[in-house]
Amino acid sequence: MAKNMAIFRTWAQKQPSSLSPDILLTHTDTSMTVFDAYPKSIFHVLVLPRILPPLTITNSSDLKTLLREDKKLAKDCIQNLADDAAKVKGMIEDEMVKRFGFKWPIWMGFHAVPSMVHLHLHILSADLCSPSMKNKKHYNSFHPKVGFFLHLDEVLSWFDAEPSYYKTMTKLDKTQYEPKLKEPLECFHCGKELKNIPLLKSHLQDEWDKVAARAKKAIPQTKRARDEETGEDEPARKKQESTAE
DNA sequence: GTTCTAGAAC
DNA sequence: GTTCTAGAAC
Repeated sequence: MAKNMAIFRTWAQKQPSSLSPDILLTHTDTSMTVFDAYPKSIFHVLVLPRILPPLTITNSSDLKTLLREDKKLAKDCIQNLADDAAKVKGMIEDEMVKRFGFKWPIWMGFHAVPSMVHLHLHILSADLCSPSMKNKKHYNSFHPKVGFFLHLDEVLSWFDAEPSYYKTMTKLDKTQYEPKLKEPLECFHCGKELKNIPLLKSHLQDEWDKVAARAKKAIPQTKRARDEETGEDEPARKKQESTAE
């Protein structure tokens, strides 16, 4: 095996207390939330269902397998993930305020065709600004409109839809989704097409700077105002630019 | 999932 | 000539 493609499965079988705090953010009876080793946004974590009955290594291998195994089991599993994800989202929002002085949107969803085995729900901040965001596949796999990223709410809605619709959506056929990863690079903020990854990354950084500027202007919090007066805010922003590729 | 790198793109 | 992409990984 080239790398450890089953590392999430290994973790999901362990006692949460046995995982290092560098890896584990939090856990519940049914899930573990870990830091993505190659975050594609400023905040990026994964919620893994723990492998405890009725879940098995096999039936929680990926979204497609889970959804096609048993509808009730799948719904319970995804709903548990959603409940835990809501708490994690709150933790990230607290951290956003602590570190940046404002909140911005957070996306939650699954890759239609995952590369790593064991079901994992992505929770990431809506910026896609990160040194680990390096190629077209990375970007399109998280772009909220491309269709490869399946939003959690949408997946949950399949359970309440017509059985024929459930059947169609849960096919999750590789040949239908993989071409989406090769689509042109389009900014998720404004729709502008960028010719290559370096230009996209630079544009995303500009868009992010605008998001931050708008937020700070709209919500002039006491601490923020004080930081700006003392120039606390500038060095942090400069440092971030220099570490981005 | 990443790393490496040949050769395409500019 | 340099930047950038995209396929192989023994």
